[in-house]
Amino acid sequence: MSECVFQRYRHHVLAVVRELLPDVAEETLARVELTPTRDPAHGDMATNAALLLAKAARRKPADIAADLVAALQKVEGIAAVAAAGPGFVNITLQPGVLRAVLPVVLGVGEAYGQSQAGRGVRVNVEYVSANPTGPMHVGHCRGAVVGDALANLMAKAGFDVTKEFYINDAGNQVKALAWAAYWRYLQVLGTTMAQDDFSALAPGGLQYQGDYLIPVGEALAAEFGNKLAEVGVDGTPLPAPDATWLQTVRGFAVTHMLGAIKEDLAALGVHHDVFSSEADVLARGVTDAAIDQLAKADLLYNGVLEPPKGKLPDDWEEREQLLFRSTSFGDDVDRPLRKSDGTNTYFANDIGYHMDKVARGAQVMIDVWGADHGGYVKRMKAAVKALTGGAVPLEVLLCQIVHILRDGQPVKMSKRAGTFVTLRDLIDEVGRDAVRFTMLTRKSDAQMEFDLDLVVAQQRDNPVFYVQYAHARCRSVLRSAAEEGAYGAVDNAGLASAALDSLTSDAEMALVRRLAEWPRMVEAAALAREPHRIAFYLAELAGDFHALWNRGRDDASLRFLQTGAVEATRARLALVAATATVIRSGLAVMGVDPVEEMR
RNA sequence: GCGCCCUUAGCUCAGUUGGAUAGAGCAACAGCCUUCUAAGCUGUGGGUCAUUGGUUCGAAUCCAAUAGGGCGCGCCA
Repeated sequence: MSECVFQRYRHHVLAVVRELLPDVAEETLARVELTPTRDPAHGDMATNAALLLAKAARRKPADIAADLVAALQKVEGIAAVAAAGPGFVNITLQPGVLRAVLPVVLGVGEAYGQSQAGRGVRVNVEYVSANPTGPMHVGHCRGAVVGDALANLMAKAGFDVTKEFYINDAGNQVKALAWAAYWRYLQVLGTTMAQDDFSALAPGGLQYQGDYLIPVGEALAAEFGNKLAEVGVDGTPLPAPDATWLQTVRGFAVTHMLGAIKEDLAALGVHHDVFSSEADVLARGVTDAAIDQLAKADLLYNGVLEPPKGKLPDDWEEREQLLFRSTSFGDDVDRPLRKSDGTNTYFANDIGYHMDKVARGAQVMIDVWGADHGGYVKRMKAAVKALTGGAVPLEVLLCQIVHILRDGQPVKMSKRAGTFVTLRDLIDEVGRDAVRFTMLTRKSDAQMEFDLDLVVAQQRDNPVFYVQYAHARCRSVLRSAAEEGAYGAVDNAGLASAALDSLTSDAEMALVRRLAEWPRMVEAAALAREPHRIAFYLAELAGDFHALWNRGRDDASLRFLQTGAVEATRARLALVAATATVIRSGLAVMGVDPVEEMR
């Protein structure tokens, strides 16, 4: 039996419908919903069945609704049924059915809401995938949080989730990183060479001039001494031919940068299961195999592309190149797979990488990207569709830009001005939990304003605080009850057996209803790939709890702890403990730690 | 020029995949609170869901066009 009351009663509704209308197609039945009502006056739940079936049955919705009402009245646990509006059927449950959610929550704990809806389908969620050329900056933050929460959410909804990070360690960027690290190495060795002279040697000039590469230069010197350099006539270290050091330094620098990124991710509470290397995928021949497969399917050709409209690149020249027919799969133009120097484009390697994910067993791939990669979505989906025939869908979640505000004014990201640019700075300023929660308070395809003052404010309108405060209040009540020692066992196991008949007020039942919605919320959010819904659910749950708490302000008899009334108090404590449990369950999906008390 | 995303109350945003009278917080207004549970509480007002057309029993939600904002547009990743 499902722990989700909506799912249970949906089955009741379907059983009644099948009896009433035996000929209705299964796919029509699949669209029958049983949803919480928005207005409590409409009962606890409502179904659209009559509206949905009217056409198939060639009857008026109101007639079907009337039949449903008559049949549903006999179902166990239903206190009242009524047809309403254009053909809805509203159901009011016996209070005991709703209250029964409390022992369920207390019994399974934070696992409450765990669903089998995903049926163990293997989902690969790839997120962050920052270039290993430096520490993470705030631009990476939203994707990291959204991807991590989405992966947690889908795991809770019953998918078999792999969290993956793609390391772009095969392109020109990491070559430039190697040159920059090599320059720091030469400096550590005491070179007298001028930076401009070195910059002239490096392809594309000297990039990545931040201080963060100094430790890498020092580590290179500690490990290799002066073996990677040449010694000039005056004994000063000079650059050696890059063939003698580039590969070594590149691997060394990438390892260091990846270590820094992993530290940043750990500070954010993000942990990936798999780190995949672009260079490794390439070396194993996966990319070549994918390109071969495209060639055999006659999806590659040599051709010349039109120049892009709008701004023309300065160095534009017509050139024939190897193109993939992505237009056959919904893209706007065909896309190149080879650069002029004969090496693969990033796109070509990314095709290989996605095929590697498929080879490792992914049945659904979800990539979390920044908005600046929006123009890349169609071609990647086209390639995956061409190679898997649609058997393994690729979904892309784009995270729009985050604007950081202080005092309502945009914060300019500038190293020179001393305003922060790194993810670590952001975490240090407002804290990991505030960063994670706040990043989930908007749907990811909308731009977001991140107000540094608001996210740490202890006010009603800060959902981070509001939710944490609700949990702290729950814990505070339970601590007080334990200290008084007059209410028996007040842990979850002890409270699971509490008699609950005394929970009857609107505020109490509203909270019970909200707790009953949690499993449904998990499934809906996971199927929609919308982890932000969890944040909003928790804010509403916290609101219900605070409302209940506030009743006790004016009327002492409505407080949770009632000296002398052990039975009634235990019922209320069960409600409080269940609320705390669901808040923890939700925060766990978001990767936020619950607090025991506010300070 | 083309593609993708966004536009909901004065402000910041939700809206359970097409359902009933479109919601929450802030701000505004009215009242309460000298802390046994006020890092506040109760209530009120506030809307052409950017605009126009379409799809149907029903549209903020789906489709098309228009306006405004954002992101992007061979050989970067």
